[in-house]
Amino acid sequence: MSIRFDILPSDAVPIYRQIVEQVRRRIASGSLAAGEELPSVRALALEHAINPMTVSKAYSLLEAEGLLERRRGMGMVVAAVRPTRSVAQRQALLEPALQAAAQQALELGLTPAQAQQQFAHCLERALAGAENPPENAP
Amino acid sequence: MSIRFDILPSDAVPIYRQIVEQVRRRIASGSLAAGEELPSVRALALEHAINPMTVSKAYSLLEAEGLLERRRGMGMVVAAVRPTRSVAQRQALLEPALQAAAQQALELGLTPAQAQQQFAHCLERALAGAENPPENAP
Amino acid sequence: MSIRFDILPSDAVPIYRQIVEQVRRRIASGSLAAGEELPSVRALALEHAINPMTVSKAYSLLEAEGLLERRRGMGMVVAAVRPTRSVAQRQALLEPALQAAAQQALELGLTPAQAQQQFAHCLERALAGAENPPENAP
Amino acid sequence: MSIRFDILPSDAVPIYRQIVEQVRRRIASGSLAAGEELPSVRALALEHAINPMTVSKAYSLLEAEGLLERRRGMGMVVAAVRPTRSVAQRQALLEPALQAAAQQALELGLTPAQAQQQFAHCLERALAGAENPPENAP
DNA sequence: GTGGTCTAGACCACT
DNA sequence: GTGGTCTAGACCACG
Repeated sequence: MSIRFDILPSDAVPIYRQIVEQVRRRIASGSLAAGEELPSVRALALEHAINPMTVSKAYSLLEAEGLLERRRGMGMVVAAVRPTRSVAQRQALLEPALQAAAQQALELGLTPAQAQQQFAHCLERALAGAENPPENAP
Repeated sequence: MSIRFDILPSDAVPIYRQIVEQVRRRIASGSLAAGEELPSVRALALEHAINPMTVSKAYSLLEAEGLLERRRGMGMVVAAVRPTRSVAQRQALLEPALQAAAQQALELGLTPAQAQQQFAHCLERALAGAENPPENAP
Repeated sequence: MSIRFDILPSDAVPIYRQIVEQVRRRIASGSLAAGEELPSVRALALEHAINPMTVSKAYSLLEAEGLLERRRGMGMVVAAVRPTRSVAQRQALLEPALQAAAQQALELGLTPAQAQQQFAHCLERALAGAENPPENAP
Repeated sequence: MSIRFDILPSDAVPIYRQIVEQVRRRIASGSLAAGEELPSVRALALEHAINPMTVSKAYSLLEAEGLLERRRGMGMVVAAVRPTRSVAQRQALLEPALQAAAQQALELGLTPAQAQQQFAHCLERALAGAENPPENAP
């Protein structure tokens, strides 16, 4: 298993975009290394019970973006030209989500301290979840 | 003026929803008090160069939700029945945004400390922006 | 009629890519100006008897590329940020086609003079065709 | 060595077709003479790091077309029955590439003179490249 | 086995 | 009216 995607079919963000963004972030973090193979369109579609075209759309966008390369007859691999990004570059990818959360926090009348404490809890839970991923047979 | 909306027409979240959610949060925080008037559909549409029907749709949803009331000849006002919510209730409204950000941070390979520090900066900037809002005629 | 697409459904190059490339070149040449509206997905699909999703795919790629912008509820327009390109930049877009042709010419044992003369004829014919486009009712 | 193939595995045109078309053109030009041997499937596959089945497919197509013949124990040789074609016949094989380039040039807003000058440069470079082919061990 | 393309049709969301 | 998303299924092309 080269990569585990978290797909939530009923999420507000479309499935193909969930895939695109997860691949983007995992390439940025180096958890997807250059040259690494991605699961085949059909395999990923089967695994998450979604349509192959939905997966294909995501892969095509990532190819157009230069993050993935098509090895004809052999699936998609992470493009070789991407160096692992610096912390600052990775933080830039996180910025929009944090800005949105910050604005919401203030509109809700929460103090920065309250928002930060809550975010710390979210990070702890996410970390715990990542270490103990939900399995079909734990 | 009763309320300043931050409208980003080309944001991923649709305009009417930006309005709905901002009103929800500001009522929850008490920054929009019961009985307070909202800008008229036409005024808000003009100010942000958006379609009046879009504003109208947002107001109608908020009315159906019981957060706003239509006062004949006076436009929409904040409904009287809504008490300001507790900190915990307001944090619940913030939770989804923070969870999404937390998951993204981990996928990017950032440490919780790095993410928290960045969030602190976002809060500072948002706070500064809220106190010195950009004006057309300062 | 804002733009006339030449779509050849049975060409080797896929339909969506014919659209993408024609839009790219016409924006580069300025024949599609910034802010100009493109035909709606449905209109273009009807006109050429192709599936709306095929057109939509082309438009989405051009949006991802930054050449088009979505005006929600109002179709696609040429993005404002693109200045008219220099001759050199437009020639760069033509280069791959010319390089392929040059290599083929040499493999065919044609002299550069023979190939250039033939290309001149092609340009003349293409120019004549562009000035007298085939009409349903000429 | 009887023939140098230019294989670009990540080109839009599939590998087997690159081989087929190059052989076709070089037979038409006489640069591949009747009776001449082609590199073995294995040798060609190794040299360009491509799949032997891909080479085999190209050779089989050329055999079905009557351009190549299978000599037992000797690999493929150019069929004897093909006379070198006239200039006009060879130009006919070049026509599609030139027409595509001509149409693109006009869509890009280039003048015929600009396109022709650029094509002349491409021919020069291609000629230089053919005379001084890149070698692994010069 | 791999991905690509296109179709037909449904449903949703936004303005 | 606009585009977006997804599905189901077909067929093709490549290795």
